Amino acid sequence: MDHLLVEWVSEPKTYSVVRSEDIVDGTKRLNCVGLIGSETEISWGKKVYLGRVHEVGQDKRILIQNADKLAALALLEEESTATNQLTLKVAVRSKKRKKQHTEATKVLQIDKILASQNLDQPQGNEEDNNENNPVSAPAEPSLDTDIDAQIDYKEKFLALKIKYRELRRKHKTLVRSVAETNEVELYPSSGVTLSAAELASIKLMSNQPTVRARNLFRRLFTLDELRTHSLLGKRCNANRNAIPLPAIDPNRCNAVIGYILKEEGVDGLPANDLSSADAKLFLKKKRTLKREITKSLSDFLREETRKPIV
DNA sequence: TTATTTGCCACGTGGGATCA
DNA sequence: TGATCCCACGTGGCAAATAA
Repeated sequence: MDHLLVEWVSEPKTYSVVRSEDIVDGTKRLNCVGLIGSETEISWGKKVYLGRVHEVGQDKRILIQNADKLAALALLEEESTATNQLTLKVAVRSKKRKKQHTEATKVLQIDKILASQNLDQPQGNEEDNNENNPVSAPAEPSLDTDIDAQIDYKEKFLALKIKYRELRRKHKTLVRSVAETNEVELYPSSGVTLSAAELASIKLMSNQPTVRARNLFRRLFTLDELRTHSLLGKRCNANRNAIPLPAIDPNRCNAVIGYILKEEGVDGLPANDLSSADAKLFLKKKRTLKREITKSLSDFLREETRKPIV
């Protein structure tokens, strides 16, 4: 199966690796290489986004590595642009300063006189505004309403700036972690792997074990596999004449279930130091959770089968 | 704001498998 | 041998997301 390295049009410099079958237009899937450089609609999760195709290949790992490199480059570019803009700003400011210096001293002198005449006048906002507009603030006194609006925008701007820095730091950490541990085995000796970042994001967006199992199924199986298989391939008792659907790949299926059980701390056998009552409790919890997961996954496969083909 | 869709889950059914 | 568990399946409810 072909994979595509795409850059999201709505979020430039953000790269992902998608499957060829995620391309919305079925006719385009046949000639993925021809899509390089062009934009195409790609279904991502429940939504459809526009993505610019950068690369096409069979080996998903290589594409993921390339995506990481592109993302890291974009980050570097962004940082250097920010630095350039900052130096440019400083240069512009120094020019402005020279031009405005004479005028500013005059205004400051007037301001001092006014302040001495009206002691009740409130002092200027001592926020971190010297970074953004060091000269114009004293040079351009405005009406109270304008000041209020300015303060409001300033607060919003600062909050967004902090948020942006926070996100950038998180992004850097993620990029680093992905570079360090690209692929992880979902469950020991299962041979089922996926990228650490994907696993982390699935964990993040699934607050329940059953939901996590469903999301892992979405990631590990193709839409076709989900539609044409049942969980265990057994015959339906309620509808005995119906031809049973084949079982979905038990290796991947068991890896998902094993992973969830492990995450919930009921993987394997109860510890030797547990009392018989506790061991029973452990096994009961494990049985219940496993039943919940298989039931949810079984339901999930049927739901996928029932969905109309787009 | 309202209607529709989607994702998830609960409940019930019928029959096979397993256990005490 | 009866009780219990397991499984596939159908149906419908609920909440959140999305579209109109």
